[in-house]
Amino acid sequence: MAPPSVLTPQAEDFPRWYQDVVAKAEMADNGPVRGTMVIRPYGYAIWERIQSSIDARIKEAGAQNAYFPLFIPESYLSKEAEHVEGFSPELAVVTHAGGEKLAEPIVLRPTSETVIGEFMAKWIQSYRDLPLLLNQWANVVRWELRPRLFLRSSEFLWQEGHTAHATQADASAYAMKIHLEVYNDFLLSVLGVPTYLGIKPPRERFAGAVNTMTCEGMMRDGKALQMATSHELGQNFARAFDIFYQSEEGQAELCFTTSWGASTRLVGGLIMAHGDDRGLILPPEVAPYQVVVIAVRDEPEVNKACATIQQLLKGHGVRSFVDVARGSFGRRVTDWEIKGVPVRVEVGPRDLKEGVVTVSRRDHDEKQTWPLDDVATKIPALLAMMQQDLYERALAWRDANTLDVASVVDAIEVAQSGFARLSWDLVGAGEEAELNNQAVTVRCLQRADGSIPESELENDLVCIVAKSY
RNA sequence: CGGGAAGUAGCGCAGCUUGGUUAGCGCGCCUGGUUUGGGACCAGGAGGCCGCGGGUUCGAAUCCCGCCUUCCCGACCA
Repeated sequence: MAPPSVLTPQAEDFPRWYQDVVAKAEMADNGPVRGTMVIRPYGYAIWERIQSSIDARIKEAGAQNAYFPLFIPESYLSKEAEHVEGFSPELAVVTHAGGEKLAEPIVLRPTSETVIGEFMAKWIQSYRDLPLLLNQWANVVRWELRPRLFLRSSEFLWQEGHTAHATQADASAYAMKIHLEVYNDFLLSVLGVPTYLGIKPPRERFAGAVNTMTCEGMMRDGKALQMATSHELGQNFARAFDIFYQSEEGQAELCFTTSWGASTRLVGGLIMAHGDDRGLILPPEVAPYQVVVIAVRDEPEVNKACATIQQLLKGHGVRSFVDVARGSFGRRVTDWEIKGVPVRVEVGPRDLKEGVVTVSRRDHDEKQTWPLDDVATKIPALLAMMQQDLYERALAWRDANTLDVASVVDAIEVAQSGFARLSWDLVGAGEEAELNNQAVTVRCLQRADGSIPESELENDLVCIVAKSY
């Protein structure tokens, strides 16, 4: 009954499965230059939904969109010592332009703290100008030695937020707000991916940050993916770029800045968090088409019914696509399964005779028969239920594959197929190196109750360790 | 960037060892017909700078060198 698999099964070769899905769901292609990515319409439609959802949350959090240039003077990067040290291995640098060698090389932005810092310094005069809350949607370039579509490409798309505050407490609170109300809320309620929230250990911190927070998701192969991060930059960039404000008392004070980002990597995470051997499984919230209405036969009655259903669905705010009967039925079903469309409504002459349609969910095998008249009204609830179920399935998977351990040796063992949680006290510099030697990293540090600590120096912290993308 | 493997039609591959007519096969694609409720069938057809550049040779997909790209494993990262 089950059709032969057109994809490499996950259990056989997960990376291969991932590539098969990306190719066969028509999400992306490799670009001509190593590490570059062509995002195809179906993949881009998913990105656009991610984008608009995150953008709305960012605006709700008070930040405004702006745009800064792709070209950055090389000297800017050098102004913050750790920053330049961290990024120099992955910089792409323009040395020639206009047919001549440039006096000063230009860096293609790997991130925009430096240019934005320069302009923050210009725009901020008084405490009344604070907080300054900026965001930009842009492409960035980080030369990748081992690229993978969506997960790691030399050029990728993202959103980068940059803010300046009068006090450390304000900056810290805002970074936390973004982390919880923008990223974590988005990941849970839209992507349906449960997260472990925490701070990065010092060696995993963003170059130039004093604190880095992360949302770590678990993929279907038990590996971790950092799905979004927020950084407290302290006064490092403020000092490097002279971002001062005049306080109420008339004193010149250095600002505290933050930055935070989420990228097209999220599309890769979405694929790997929910997909199965038949392909993508899209949560309804991000699916370009939430319903595909499949005409079983190319007959006037059937086509008319399909068009009617699509109209009714539209009236209920449901995005749908009508697949008219060209080619075999099984082939078309399989193609939509690979693309992960949440709900399939099959309409055939046999159904119509009885005034019904056949409805099935991408995450279930059973088909249901619904009265034709009920379809449009019942679909929204079905989509909502599926959204919830996908989250819960991912949560159950994650919890079942997260084990508490009491030693680094056990952590390495567990990290072969999932996440290990252990006391941070057990992990010193030597132990962390031992983990890293086995391609296992400390993904984040948490308090015992799972909340985000203020620093790695708090007592009784636990860490989540895993292999990662 | 180090170690390994590989690039032949949109995809998957054979041919290469031992150089020699018009470079093959499966899937997909196009046309016509029969089909159609889980990857249909028949017939006809289109589609190739054999990754790129150089070399050896009367002659290169095949042998040699360089480069590019992809995949796997490591060190770096969203």
